Amino acid sequence: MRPNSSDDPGLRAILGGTEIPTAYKIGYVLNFYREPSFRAIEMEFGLTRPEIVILLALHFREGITASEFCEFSGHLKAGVSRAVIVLEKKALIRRQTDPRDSRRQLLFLTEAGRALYARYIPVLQAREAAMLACLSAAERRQLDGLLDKLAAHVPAWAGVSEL
Amino acid sequence: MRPNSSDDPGLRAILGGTEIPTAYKIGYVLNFYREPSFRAIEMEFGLTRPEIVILLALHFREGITASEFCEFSGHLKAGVSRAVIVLEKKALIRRQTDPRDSRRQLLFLTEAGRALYARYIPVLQAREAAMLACLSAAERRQLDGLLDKLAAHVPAWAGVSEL
DNA sequence: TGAATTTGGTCTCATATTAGACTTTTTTAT
DNA sequence: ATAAAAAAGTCTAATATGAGACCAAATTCA
Repeated sequence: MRPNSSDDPGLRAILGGTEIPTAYKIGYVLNFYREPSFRAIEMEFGLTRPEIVILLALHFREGITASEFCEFSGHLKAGVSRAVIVLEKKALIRRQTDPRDSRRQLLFLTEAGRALYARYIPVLQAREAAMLACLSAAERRQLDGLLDKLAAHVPAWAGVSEL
Repeated sequence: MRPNSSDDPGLRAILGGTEIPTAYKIGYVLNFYREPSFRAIEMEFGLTRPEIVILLALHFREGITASEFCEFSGHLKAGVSRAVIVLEKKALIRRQTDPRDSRRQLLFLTEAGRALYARYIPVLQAREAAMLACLSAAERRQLDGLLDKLAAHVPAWAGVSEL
């Protein structure tokens, strides 16, 4: 039988017998991954959380608009708007009004933005590696497969307001 | 071959080719689980995020202190202190100075606290079920097993400041 | 002992985040 | 065409949060 949270007393003290075991555990692990890394980046580079995430997103999807970013990231548009204004002031991104719809502003990284990203991404990578170090290669593949499935399914329930 | 995020163009647009794929996906899924639920609970019950989480933790581990909660939850002590004060004012928890160390305050749910918890936990449960609906029973067991392993391993890296 | 350090918890001030109102542009319906 | 509705983004005022100073109780160790 595979050990799980109900076997190990130390772990049980942390994870306990919540009524949302999976969500709780995901939250627990992610918190310890994300909070310290983000705090360090905030401090060292003077960025806010949405700023960090926007740079991250632009790195693989340049030319998106603020509201597209809101949609797939779940961030609130006020926060994103502020972050975008600040990022432009800092010359880390460039805004270009969409010629086909002048309400929309397409967002692009500048060279400085790309350079800043390159300075903080290694921290996040190292911490991800540390988080996953306890899993074998096969287990990581398994985990990634499950996460892909969960991620693909998000649109089916994320917006359902009764939940 | 199992489909994954690099195959589906729609998903790729969301998850992209980040350099922290696992962490990014966990964050993506968890965001959509947690943010809307917590926002709803905040609004409906007039609780703040740390207040919600403290009630959740006390439900399976009564008698812990604020700093123990900080340790295993990763929350900051200032926020927890504030939340504890407010929760006591609202008569949702009770504080009892530890007779063996009068700096420490043991925290307990009151009946009202238990009742409030009982009103909001179903929302979180329903949303967790929706999130996991795309996985088979076997896959959920797999996921929980991997999460238990990750959670058990957290103490090994969470505090390492070089990361 | 008793001085120095550590620990649990609170407080303060500066900053970040929220909900929701508002402006402008585009789309839809008539 | 034109009025109504929707959408993108910004702004504002209230609230929440974060880093770190602070106090009091407990522990260490000379």
